[in-house]
Amino acid sequence: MQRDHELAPMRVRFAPSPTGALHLGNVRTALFSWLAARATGGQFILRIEDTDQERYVEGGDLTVFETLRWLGLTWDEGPEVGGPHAPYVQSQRKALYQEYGEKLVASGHAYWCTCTPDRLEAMRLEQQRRGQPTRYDRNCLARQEEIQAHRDAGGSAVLRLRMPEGISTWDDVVRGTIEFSNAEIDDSVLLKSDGFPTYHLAVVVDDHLMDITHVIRSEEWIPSTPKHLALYKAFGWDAPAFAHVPIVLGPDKKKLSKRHGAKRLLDYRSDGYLPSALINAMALLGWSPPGDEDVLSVDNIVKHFDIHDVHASPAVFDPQRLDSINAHHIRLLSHEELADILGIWLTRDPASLLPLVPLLQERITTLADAATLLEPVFSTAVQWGTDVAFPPKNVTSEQALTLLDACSTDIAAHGTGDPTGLRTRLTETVTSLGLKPRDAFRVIYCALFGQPTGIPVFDAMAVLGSERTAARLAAARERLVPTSEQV
RNA sequence: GCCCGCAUCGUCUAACGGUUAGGACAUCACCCUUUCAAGGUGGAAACCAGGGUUCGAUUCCCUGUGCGGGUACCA
Repeated sequence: MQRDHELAPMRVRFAPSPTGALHLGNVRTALFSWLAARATGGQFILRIEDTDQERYVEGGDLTVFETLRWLGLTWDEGPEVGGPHAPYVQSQRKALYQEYGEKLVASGHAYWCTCTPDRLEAMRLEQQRRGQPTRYDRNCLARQEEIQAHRDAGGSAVLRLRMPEGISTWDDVVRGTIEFSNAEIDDSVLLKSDGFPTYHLAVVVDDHLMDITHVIRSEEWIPSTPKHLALYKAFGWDAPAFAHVPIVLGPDKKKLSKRHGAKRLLDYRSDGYLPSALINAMALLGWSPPGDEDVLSVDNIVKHFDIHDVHASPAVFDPQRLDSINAHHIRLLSHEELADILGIWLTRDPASLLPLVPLLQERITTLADAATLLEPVFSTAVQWGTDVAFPPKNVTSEQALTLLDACSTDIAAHGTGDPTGLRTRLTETVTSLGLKPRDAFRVIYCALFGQPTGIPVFDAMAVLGSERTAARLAAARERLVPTSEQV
């Protein structure tokens, strides 16, 4: 859909917990947030939600940074870049949450609880048995003075939200009106016994303090949104808009996750995918551009993106679609750009790669394919494939010999600098032999590459030079007329 | 168990009550072609079911079904 009006700048955030590598599911949500910010001229904020000490992963935040930066999803405020609301790491804001927790206690919107995990579990089991929703029974609500004494004496407790009665409702940006009966909603823990906040408290406090206008997050957060709404109200704050974007599914139709073997996003980099292709492919999961063209530059996506157009149903990620998009993005590159990228990829001088780029560009779907295609050219000796027929089908040994010799003779006379001329002259030989070009040229491919396919072979000869080409032709001849048979 | 969300070709999607239901990926055929690709042309392929509302439902409402998500001192 084409935007028919300019949207007000959105301040959005991506707030991962640094508990491991980001995968396509996480990053697609980050992408939608980033796009919403860029499309409206707003800000994209990165915040690290590391309030769970038990899931601390050394360097987890650095992986997040690297992933986002590789894709070009740069943040305007956040770790390593700073900003007016620093720090952007929740573990460094611990005191803040405690302060706001106390405010809720003072206003009667939260209370302390010392129930044991065992009691809570038994309570939930019983509720389930009775067909009731599982929620805290407020057993501790009447013991606040007692618990306060316990805390004053150095004892621990958790702080719970006192979920108000009534109905929670909001107009979700991607789904329209969603409504919950608060009677179904649990009195969630806000501060854990280790003094750290839970997501629910931290996200509300930070989103408010950081002036977030649109909370763009994945749909698994829908059921806890009433808690967040209750917190905004308890604090007397205006709630931001909520956009619950659909989750990304794996081939098993389950939410993409590490335990389901979701690939780390950075693995796509090492597999030879371009950032722009990943972005293009991810953007198409839940969003579609106007018109029929779906191979788009990042700029073009930014130009057309509107979070309001994201639709609600979950999407299965299709790796083949990514392949196709990646191949298209590679073909969109100039020869120089591709030579530079391949130079880094293959650790070779881009200038030396430049003449090969036109031969590669339409033949590769990932950068890794370039290494495979170039291997026969760069290797010192021809590596014959184990199951390669030589001479190839529909060609006799005599015909193959004639061709190889014609090729050798031509190169001796003209060198390898004129691929077109060489091909033209060799075609005459092919015709005189009564062969189909398709069959006949396989002989040459095999001789040069050790396999019947590859980059255009006469161009490859030009790169290889007369000497090496002649050597390969001679070696192939040996295969047709082995010395042992001549004895 | 309880709550919530979702539902168009195999997959990603378009459609904002009236269309031969469009496109892309994948797939099949043909063309082009020095191999392989790329490119071109064409084919096969979808509105979950049942009730309403309406002159008319893929589209709006309800129910069912299916799939998914949540139900923690994880996010």
